[in-house]
Amino acid sequence: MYGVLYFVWPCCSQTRIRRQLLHVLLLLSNIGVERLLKNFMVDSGPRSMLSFNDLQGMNGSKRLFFQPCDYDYAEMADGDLDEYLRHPEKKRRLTSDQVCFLERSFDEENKLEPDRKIQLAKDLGLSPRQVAVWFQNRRARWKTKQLEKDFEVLQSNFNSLTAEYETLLKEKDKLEVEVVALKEKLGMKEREAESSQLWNKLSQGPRHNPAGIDSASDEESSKLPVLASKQEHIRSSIFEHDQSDLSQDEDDSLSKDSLVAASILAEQEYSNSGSFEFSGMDHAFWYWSY
DNA sequence: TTGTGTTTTATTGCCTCC
DNA sequence: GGAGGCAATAAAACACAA
Repeated sequence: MYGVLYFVWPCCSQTRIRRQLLHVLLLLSNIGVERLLKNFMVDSGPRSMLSFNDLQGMNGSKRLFFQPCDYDYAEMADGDLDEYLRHPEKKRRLTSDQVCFLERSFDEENKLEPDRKIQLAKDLGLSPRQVAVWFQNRRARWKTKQLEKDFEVLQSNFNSLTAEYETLLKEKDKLEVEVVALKEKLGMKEREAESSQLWNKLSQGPRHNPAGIDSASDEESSKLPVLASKQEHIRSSIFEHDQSDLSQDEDDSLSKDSLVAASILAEQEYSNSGSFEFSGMDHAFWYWSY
């Protein structure tokens, strides 16, 4: 019979099935629980063939479940097994006192040395196996809690970094807009400075005499023929306009308008050619006085 | 009372260390 | 190879809403 147990027992993963198997074997072998237990060492750890709780469950009494495990298997009797089968073992929770005691012990040291395990088991009226299991599960719970805490810390760091990043991004956009505006402003000032510088040079000569422009630099002078040609074109336009049938008032008005328009056109075209800019009024004055 | 989700106790299999 | 730890899991006990 023992040979059968040795081979079959490891195949039965559930305690209940094991007990039923045990019961069947007991009936078949016609021996008592006491003898069976004496022949089969028990509670030798997680890999034992029969755990201490199997025995206590077989006893079926609540009192024994929380009693110190004195390994007095002689208490077991055939009647106990029948009693168990009528009222199957129920998993019982530790009392609050036991849990408090274990918690305090766990706070001191979360690992369990063999001596301490035995002592705790004696103090609490539990089996060493139960104490070991409790510590094992308690360590697992502690680890889970620790992971949750770590996760919260990481999440909080992540959130603050994200907020900081978004703030910096907004600030960067704002600064970029500012840079563009300042660049534009700078470009306008440079153009204005160039323009006024050139105009000052030009205004040094006689205003009605384009030959005065000759005093400008060579680079500027090289652009003057283009300007002169524009002026000639405008002058001929005005001359043609004078010979039209329009009245004198209309004529004057149109001539002035044409002059202004023409000067603006000339300015635009000339500045497109890469040179200085004149204001429309300056041109008008220049041409008018001419 | 019952269904359902959570917690606790216990088991199993694998791994590491001595 | 045995002891013990750990992760995964089972299952009983418990809590709680409907």
